[in-house]
Amino acid sequence: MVFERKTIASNKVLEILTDAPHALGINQIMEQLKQMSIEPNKTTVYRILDKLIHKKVVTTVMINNRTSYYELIKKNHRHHHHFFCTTCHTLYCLDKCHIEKLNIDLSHLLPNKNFEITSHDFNLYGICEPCKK
Amino acid sequence: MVFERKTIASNKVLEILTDAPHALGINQIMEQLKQMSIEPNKTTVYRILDKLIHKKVVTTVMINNRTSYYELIKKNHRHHHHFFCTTCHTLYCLDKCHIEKLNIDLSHLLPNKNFEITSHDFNLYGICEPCKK
DNA sequence: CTACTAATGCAATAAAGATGCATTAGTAAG
DNA sequence: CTTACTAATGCATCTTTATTGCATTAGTAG
Repeated sequence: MVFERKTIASNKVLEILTDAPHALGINQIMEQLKQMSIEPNKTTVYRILDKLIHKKVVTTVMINNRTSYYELIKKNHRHHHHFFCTTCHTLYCLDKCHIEKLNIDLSHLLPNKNFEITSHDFNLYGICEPCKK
Repeated sequence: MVFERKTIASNKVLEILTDAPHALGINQIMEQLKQMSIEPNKTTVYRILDKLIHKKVVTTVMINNRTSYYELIKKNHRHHHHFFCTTCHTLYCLDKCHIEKLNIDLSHLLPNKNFEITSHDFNLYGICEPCKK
């Protein structure tokens, strides 16, 4: 159980993230809630997201515009990267981490061998198909 | 001319960035200024940096911790990526963009061919050599 | 139904950064 | 050297994203 008590807000936030075709920012989540006629406080939504993150149900992606995007960790979830549309601010998930896919050794990029890599991120920026029209 | 008038603050900020072995955050710049017994307002430093950015003397790198890092554009400046030490918050510049180096085609990662990539960023996170000791 | 306490709302706070405006201070012209 | 022009600065305020404290509301087990 992620939540100890069932509430409309937490149910809906999880539902929104489950149905989302891509990662969502807080404002996009708030907007979808509003469309469902649920208007919880933003703090509440942040706390719901925190809980989901700690329970490893959701991950965050931070993007150049200084905002976090939230994404459900699906079954067989793979590490992957994102495409951020600078026009509509949609954060598309890309297929699979190309670093792993191409089996790229990152260590040779480092200043020296004593640097320890714990994670990496990679973002593409540009204009998505819907915005190009 | 980057600045229309010579002032101690702008001279020193440029000097600090010129001498820096890696990209610097605003607080690191403020600290170095303080050590030189110059204590301009943070707003002033932001404005100096803005000017340097617009004149393409400096670039910014945004990193997961929500702060910008500033880096001088050197002669023969090449697009490259960074290693962020999560312990000391130093942002090391890496050699050359491995995407270009390895001639990786990013377009096959996209949802479809109508997405247009304008830029990308790539960051490594971990612990640097000095912090490992 | 009651009691316990998780979940919520609201106000306040934090940090990075931007903006408006009055003041200070380079610098070119006389 | 003065003067005038205006860039640069300092300070206060605002913005955005997110967090925290605290009082209130509301699930849920017994």
